Amino acid sequence: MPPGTRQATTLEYTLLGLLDQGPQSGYDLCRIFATTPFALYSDSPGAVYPAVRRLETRRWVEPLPRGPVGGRRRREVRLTAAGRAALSEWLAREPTKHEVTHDMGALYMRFAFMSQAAPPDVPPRFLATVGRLLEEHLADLERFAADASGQMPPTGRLVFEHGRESVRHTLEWCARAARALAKPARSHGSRVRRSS
Amino acid sequence: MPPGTRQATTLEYTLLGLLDQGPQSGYDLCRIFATTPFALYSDSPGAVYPAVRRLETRRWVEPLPRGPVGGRRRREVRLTAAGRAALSEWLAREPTKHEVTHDMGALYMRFAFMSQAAPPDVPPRFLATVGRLLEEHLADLERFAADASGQMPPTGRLVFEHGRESVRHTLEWCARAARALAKPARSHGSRVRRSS
DNA sequence: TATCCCATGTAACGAGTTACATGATTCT
DNA sequence: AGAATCATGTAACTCGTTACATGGGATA
Repeated sequence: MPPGTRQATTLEYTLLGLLDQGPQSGYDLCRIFATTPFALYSDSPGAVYPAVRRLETRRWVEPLPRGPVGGRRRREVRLTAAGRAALSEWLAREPTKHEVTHDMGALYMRFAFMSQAAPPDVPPRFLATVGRLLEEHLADLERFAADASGQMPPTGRLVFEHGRESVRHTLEWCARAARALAKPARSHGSRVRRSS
Repeated sequence: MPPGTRQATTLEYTLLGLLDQGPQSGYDLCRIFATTPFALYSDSPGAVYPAVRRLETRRWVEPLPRGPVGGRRRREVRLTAAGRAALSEWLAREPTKHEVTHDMGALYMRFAFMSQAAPPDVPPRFLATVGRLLEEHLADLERFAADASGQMPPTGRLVFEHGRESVRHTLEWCARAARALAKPARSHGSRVRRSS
């Protein structure tokens, strides 16, 4: 069957997340990938335009009626109710071990969209699961190190150790992020500091 | 033109690196991806076997003459001189900004193989370049934060900050790794500590 | 008017994923 | 003998990459 049965790709869900903030054109979406550090994916129109079309065949987005006024040619799309539901489902999906070990980037994407497009209990649950899975992964790495660290060449060992450290840092980040979300949101800047 | 003109993929170079440690069969290579944390890529035979074939058409590997003795059916390949040269070229290649920002995983792979398959001046040069590019990237991130951090939703900001921290950690790792390589290799363990 | 950039697409191509097929060998 | 696993491969499919094509609006 043409697209619709198959699982959507991370790129498609990411586009949903971006479109959740308002209607956008294919070009807009390309620009976002090209000009922000969230450029997890390519800015190539050859990837983005077809992905938007797939979202249309899924009925997750629909073209915005073309404004009658002149100006540059634009073709904007917006989320449908089904699209919003698909986004919610993606955001609330339980992270798997495979994602934690092989596709952390997609998880960061998901998390980044959560505070806008998911109920407030989703991000903490997400962080708890990721934290648990990262601890498992860390244990696996320790086990591996115990009986293979000896045979690793120097640079190989350095890479391995950095990987392990990165997992530890991410684990700490999970805890910190959970605390930050628990606190009532506070606007940034030094406004809070009062009387010295 | 069939494979040979085109740039080899990271998977192909990674296989070269693994084969540099001795002849291996396709199955062996699959097992390595499946059982070690260097499983940057999939353990799927559908990826590995065709990649090995491509390496053969490039004349970078060649099949090992089949041992006449019984035992399990195996088809091992080993590096050719051209393969070793291609591996060296890959390892000595100057890292690009795009690799640093979008494909750090491939760079880790390269570095991991360096102490075995490249002259000793290559790893430090690599670390220096990566360090420089990471600093550039960090500056880009700071610039981005300066004028966009305000609009980011809470979880988006947390992801961004974690990304920035990761870059800082990797930067520190580059410095530490360079120092570690500069020191004469020392076997691990607490053997060095003397009389407190 | 000429030129550059905005904006949307398409076509060819290759790699990786998933799933399946097939035997031979070792283990129980 | 039967089961599990070793070991090699192939076929279908889809996505992303690269490169190209087009053409209207802005800018000089």
